[in-house]
This record gives sequence, structure tokens and C-alpha cells, in this order.
Amino acid sequence: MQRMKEIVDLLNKYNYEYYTLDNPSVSDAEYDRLMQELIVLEKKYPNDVLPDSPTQKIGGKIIDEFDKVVHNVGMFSLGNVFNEEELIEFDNKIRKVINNVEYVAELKIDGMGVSLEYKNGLLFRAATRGDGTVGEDITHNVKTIKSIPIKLNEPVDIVIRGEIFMSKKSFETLNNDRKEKDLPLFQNPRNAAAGSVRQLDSSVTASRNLDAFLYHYPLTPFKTHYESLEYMKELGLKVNPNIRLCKDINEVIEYIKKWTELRDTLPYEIDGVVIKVNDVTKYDEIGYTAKVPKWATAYKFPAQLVMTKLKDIIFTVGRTGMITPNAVLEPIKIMGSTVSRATLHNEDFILNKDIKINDYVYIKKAGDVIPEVVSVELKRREDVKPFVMIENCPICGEKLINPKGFVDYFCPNDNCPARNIEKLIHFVSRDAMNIEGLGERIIEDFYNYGYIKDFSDIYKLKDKKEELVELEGFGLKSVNNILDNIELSKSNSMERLLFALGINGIGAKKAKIISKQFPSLELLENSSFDELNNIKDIGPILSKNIIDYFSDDDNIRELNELKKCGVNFEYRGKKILIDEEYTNKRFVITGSFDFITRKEIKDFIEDKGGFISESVSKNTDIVIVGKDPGKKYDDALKLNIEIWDDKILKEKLGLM
DNA sequence: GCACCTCGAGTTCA
DNA sequence: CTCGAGGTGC
Repeated sequence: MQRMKEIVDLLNKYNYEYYTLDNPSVSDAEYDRLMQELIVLEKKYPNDVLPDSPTQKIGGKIIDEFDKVVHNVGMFSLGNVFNEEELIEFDNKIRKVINNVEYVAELKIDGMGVSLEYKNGLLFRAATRGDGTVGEDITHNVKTIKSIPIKLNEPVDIVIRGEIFMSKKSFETLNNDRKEKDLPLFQNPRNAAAGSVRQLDSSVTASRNLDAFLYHYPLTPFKTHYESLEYMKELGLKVNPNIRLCKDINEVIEYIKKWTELRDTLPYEIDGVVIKVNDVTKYDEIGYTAKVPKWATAYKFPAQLVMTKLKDIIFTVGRTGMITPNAVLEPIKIMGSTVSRATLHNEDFILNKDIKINDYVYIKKAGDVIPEVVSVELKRREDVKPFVMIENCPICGEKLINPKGFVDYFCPNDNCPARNIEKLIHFVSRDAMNIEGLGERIIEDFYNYGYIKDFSDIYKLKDKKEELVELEGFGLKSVNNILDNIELSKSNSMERLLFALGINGIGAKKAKIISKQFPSLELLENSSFDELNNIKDIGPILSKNIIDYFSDDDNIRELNELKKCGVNFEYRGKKILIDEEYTNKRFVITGSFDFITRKEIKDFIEDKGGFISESVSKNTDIVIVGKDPGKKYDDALKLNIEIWDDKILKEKLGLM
């Protein structure tokens, strides 16, 4: 079919031009006409459909859920700088490591990160960023995006990272369309793009007019980032045309100034500028922090500020009794949503910012989500009332306390209804007992009806099934669902229960650390202050909180009730084999070993509850020394720290 | 005793 | 996200 091939070639050429030239040689109307003709032809001759036909990109597959994808190269996030000084500091730190640094400055597209995996030049898999290690498989949807080629110009195996976004124009069209159909509107192009990519039905994604820029080649063989980008263009990948190679940080600053001004003229939204060291071979030398690479950063444009009236300051009570002042605002639209509340954190925050009731205040959205009061417009101040911290709990009336050295005030009443409800909400929450279907509203209702007061009452709800079914808004189906999930939660591993109990200062992470060393609640109950205090990352205050918790008769009674209800008290995860010689001891490894890998030593020690640290200090317990040890060995000798040579190590490992 | 980092607690709206 | 507190290292 000669004509079919002609059209396919034309359309592919057009797609390419559309994203690389300002004035493509084919008009929108002509493109649509050709597409129509092609669809008719392909219907007529389904056997002759060409593999690189653009119609093959319009998916129609509906899937049940997204598969998880483990990124074979981690997808890191970037650190942020918010002004010129911070940027110069970023540059200074890099120039301490390497001189004559060149940067690549790129527009930071406000969209959604994506990882593309090509095999033999064909798009094999596309995944979201997720937590950086595990993302979601969105291949079926990404195939519908015109600017992401299904086939590259060379048959290579390659992983490429980029950003999927929606143009300002498409966003407007989409929202106008949704308005007509009375559908909820998207807040901004980024949410629209993210929502569209996460469609189970890819024909919906196809209709959304998504676009993409690719900007990163993680395992590049090239010496510089700029060369990688050039190569990506050769492959047919769409790279943003406004990328600039900068000789030094001053050129980066120039670039930022230019785009701060031109920002609104772009057809898509940007929220800053990304700056990367051009020389890829220096990345390891410059290094990484725990979270982000040190060889790149994002300059973020200042967030949008809006002014509104602060009508009142009210107070909420958390599960710990912590009192939090909240600003009641004249509702105002900011970045797509209407805000009427914002946290004021504590008394100091309010006094430092000199916030008074009836003031006009500037609001921004921190991380584009959480509203935050930035400052007061003193020029508009009139008829204001001073802020006065309350002295009694707004719910139960108990006199508040302000522990020495604390900024926050607390309601000390263990039976405060507000606290009780918050404790129950925490107990069922996702990282705690994870009881789905038992949401905040329902907890509140059940508490007020008197069905639940203590944690264990949740497990006794099944005895009241007949009554619950009669409640307004509940039916047999919803009640059954809740009761099923309550039953399921009984078998949770100990760390969830420990976290759910809500001991002060014991969050999800600490609960897990503790559970590994005291793998049942009974063992924890019988632990001593010293044993707890010895655990790494658990100090005297948390140890005391735990001891106090288990010394309280009410708590013991409640734990017995939970046990009676059949709630699991055991830790089900990987346990530590407690061993005096290893548990909570700090090890440092130096030199090399021919009979074992470092990873194996590390696993051996960590299985017994020991820790590996990188440098020797007076807190190091044991230094393991192999062949050709480094400075760490000298440090160990100086500080008189126990040393295990390869012979001792072999004995300990049971190899001799 | 101070500087650093990690963690916990509370947080908005649809 | 932001804040303060707690833990640890120097």
C-alpha cells in the first residue's frame, strides 16, 4: 500500500517537526485530514497496517491496575535553591571539588517525571517516578503521547528520563470541555497531566493531548551531559530547545533572569530552572547526600503570593494534646483551590510574624499544596485584635500546660474527647493498624454514639452489628466491609500496633527499630530503661516514654483487652538475633578481604543488631581490619578501639 | 554545649 | 510542607 506508507511517513515527519521547529511545514488541519484518510485505509486493509503508523500509538487497552516497576537506575530528586545566594553557594561547594566547572541550564517543566526504557530501539516500558525506587507501569498510556517515539532512529537499548506535561492551551481546552460537561476541573496543567497519565483506560489519555520533553540519560557513555542531550535528539527524542550550556555560574544566573521574564510567553508551565554540572565523569567525585545529587540543583521561582484577611485564630487539639493555632481566612483562590484555613504552628510563630486578628496576610502554598501564612501587610492594618494564647483546652476546658523548654501548649487531660477521637483516628490510620473503611468521620460518629472509646472497642464492634446496620448512612454491605477490615488488622505485625498505641515520640520508624530488638509487646513491656536507652536512635527521653507507658495501669488494662480480642502482639518481620557481642555495637570496616565480601560482613553484623558506620570515632566499638587498611586503622589504634583482624573475623564467622 | 540530621506531629482541599 | 524535639557526633 503505497499511499498508506506515504501518509505514515508524512505524519511522522510532521510529528517530529512539530516538536523541533517553530513553523512546521504541515498545518493542523492537514494533519487531521491525513490521519482520517489513514484510519479509513487501515480499516480497509488491516493486514497492511505499518508498525510505525501513528495510529498504533492511540491505545485502547483498559487495564485493572498499574503494575509496579522497579527502576534499574534509581530516579533521584533534586535539591532546591530559592535565590541567587543559595545558587552561588551551590557553585562554591562544587568548585571546591573541581575547577573550571561548566553547567547545563534547562527549564524545569512543571509536569510529571517519567522513565522510558527502549529495547532494540522500541519503547519497551514507561514508568512513573514513584518513590524513586519503585514506580508504576504506564506504558499503555505513554504510547498514546505523540511526542514520545515508539521507535528510535537507532536500534539501541537505553533508559531515558523526562517530563510529561500538558500545554497551557490543551489544559484550557480540557477544562472548558469539562466545565460544559459539568465535570470537576483540574487545578493546573500538572495535575491534569498526572491525572491523565494515571488513567486505566488509555483512550482517555490519548484524548488529553499530552506532551513530553526528555532531559536525562542516566547511564550515558558520553563525557558530558550536553553531548547526551545531542545524542538523544539524534535518536529522535524530543529535547527542550531552550537548553543552554553555561561557562560558569554567572551565565546560569543570566539564563535564570532571562526566563524569569519570559516565563509567561512559553506555551507550557515551568516552575524553575534545573542546573547540572556538564561533566558527567565528575558526578561521583562531587557526590550525593542521603537524598539528592550534589552535582545538580533546581532553582525554584518564588511561589505565588495572595493577600487575604485573617478573620480569626482558632485552636485544634491533637492526639498528644498538642494545641495548634489555626488561621481562619477570608476564602481565597490560590493556584486552583480555595483556601480558608492555614496552620499557624504555635504561639512563637504568630508572635514572630506579628500576626493579629483582622490583619491582611500573604498566603502561599508550600510545595504547591499546604497553605502557609508568609507575612502580614502592615500597611493595611486597622482595627486589629491582639492574639492571645488560650489557657484552657477548647474542647474539655482543662487548664493547658506548657512543659519547660517547650514551645507548644498541651491539654493534659487523658480523657479529653478531642484527644480520644484523634487517638482512635491515629490507631486505624494507614501506617498504623490500617483499617480501611473506618475513616475519620465514622470514628467521630461511633465515638459520639458511644460505640467506641478505647482501641479495644473497635474489635468489639462486631457484637453490635445489628445496631450499626440501622444507623443512618450505613447498610449491611458497608458494615460488613468495615468489620472484615477490622478482623484483618488483628494479624498486623507488632510494629504497626506499637505505632498505633501512640506513645509520645514513637513514630512508624522508631516502632520498627524497637520491634526488631524486642519482637513482642510482652518482651518490650519487660524491658528496662537501660536496655531501651542502648538501642541506637533511642535516647533517654523516648526510653522514659516507653517505660512510663507500660507503668500505667490503664494502658496495661487496655493491652490485655486487645490481647483478649485476638490482636497479634508479635513482630513478624525479620528479627535480630540478640547477641551481646554485636547488638547495638558500632562497627567500622577498613581494608579488603579475599574470603568474604563487605556486603556479607555487613549482613552478618546487621542480622545480629549491630551497625556499620563509615568513620572511626570514640563511639566506635569494633574496627574490622582487612588487607591494606586505610586511615581508619590508625584512628582505631589511636583511640584504643577493639580491632578484629581477618583471623579473628574468621573465628567470629565460624569459618575456623 | 553546639551543629547537624532524622524523626514525629499536625496540616489543606476536593 | 513546616515546625520543633530528640539523638548523635565533634
